[in-house]
Amino acid sequence: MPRAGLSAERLIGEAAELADEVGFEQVTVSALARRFGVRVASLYSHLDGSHDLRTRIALLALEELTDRAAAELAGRAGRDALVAFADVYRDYARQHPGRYAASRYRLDPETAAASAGVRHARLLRSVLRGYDITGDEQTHAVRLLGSVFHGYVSLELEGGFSHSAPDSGRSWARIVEVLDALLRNWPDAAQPDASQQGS
Amino acid sequence: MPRAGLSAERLIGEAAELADEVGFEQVTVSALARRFGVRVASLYSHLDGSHDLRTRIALLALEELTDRAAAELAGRAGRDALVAFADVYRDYARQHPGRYAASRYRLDPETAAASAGVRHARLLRSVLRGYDITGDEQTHAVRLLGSVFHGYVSLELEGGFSHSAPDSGRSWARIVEVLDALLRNWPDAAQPDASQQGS
DNA sequence: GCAAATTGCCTAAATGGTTTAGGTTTTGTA
DNA sequence: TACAAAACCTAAACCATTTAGGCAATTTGC
Repeated sequence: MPRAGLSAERLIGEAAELADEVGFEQVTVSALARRFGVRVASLYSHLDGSHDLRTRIALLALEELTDRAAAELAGRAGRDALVAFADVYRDYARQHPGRYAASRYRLDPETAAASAGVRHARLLRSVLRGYDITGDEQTHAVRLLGSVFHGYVSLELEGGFSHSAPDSGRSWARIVEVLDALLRNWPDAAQPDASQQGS
Repeated sequence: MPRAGLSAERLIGEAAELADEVGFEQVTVSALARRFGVRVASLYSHLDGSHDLRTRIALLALEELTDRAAAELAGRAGRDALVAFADVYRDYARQHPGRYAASRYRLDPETAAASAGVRHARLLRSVLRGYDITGDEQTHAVRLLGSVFHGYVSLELEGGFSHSAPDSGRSWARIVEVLDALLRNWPDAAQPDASQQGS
């Protein structure tokens, strides 16, 4: 009988496709074997089980996403960089919902530390170099941006904003614009309670 | 043999506990049956299967969360309301991670429309009444807040901010503060930069 | 070109979750 | 007391996961 020509590479590539088609949670060693017309057990020489499969899809996704971000960020700063980073993020999630979900798969600390995730985080921090925010405040800002991007995209993918006006893309663009204004005009940490107006 | 005294109510209550203890994804009809010392099939007269089980936990969580938010929001406006809403959200997620995950379980549209989720959304919108933002801009702001809250909390639960300074609670408080400033000083929709026209 | 070693894919089987079809026991109530 | 409904059961089918061990296709060393 002819062989299917499996390899870890091909397996993960197809698994990522599968994730985009049917959802990351539905990616299963069985489904992948079916896709290759091969017995389930055959995959266990290439993969270390279902957790390993998911982990590898996650690593692939993180790398793809980070590469895109790095490419778009080159030569941009400030608001342009912010918009580019944000759009890469959302576009990737919309084009590859399964991979995006994979990129949120919980990795054990060592794996995470060796993944493209840290490069991605560094890229986000580098976007903030275009604004005048430093120290702990910069960390707060990074966490804010990460939360907005991830939060918006996952709510959008879950269908949260689907059938209601205004269009989700409009809200996204406006939110990024508003965030840019916020970063340019980052409020003092001291005590902002008095009615601040100008800026 | 004595009966366990099952009912849909008790089942869902225990299932929510179970979710908080072992994680929402691990909540399974089998695990729940084990918890009650009962055969798996016995639960199928009370539940319509595993999807139904998860859906009901989700509905419970949405209701609890919304009730808390409503209680804390009573008599507050503006910044106080924003902080209260945000803290209820994060506290609930930290105290009940399984239930929180459940509250993000995807419901079919009719179920979602009949859930406490819509009440929760209305509450969030009511928080914005303390600021001078209307129309589409208000919707953008609602989406921004929802994204930040959900995004931050889920990144935090995934361990994203765990072992690094500054403390996650500090970032949270600061972010809410910054959002309040942003809402009080919501930038104009017209381009502050030149060179672009609205969509 | 051939034998040996390796690798790729296989069958078989155990474990455990899901779900349905039906049976029996308990319990509340007429 | 008797009966109907509810609560819980056994049995069995289906599917995903995982391991153990086997044979065949390919690659390698000569």
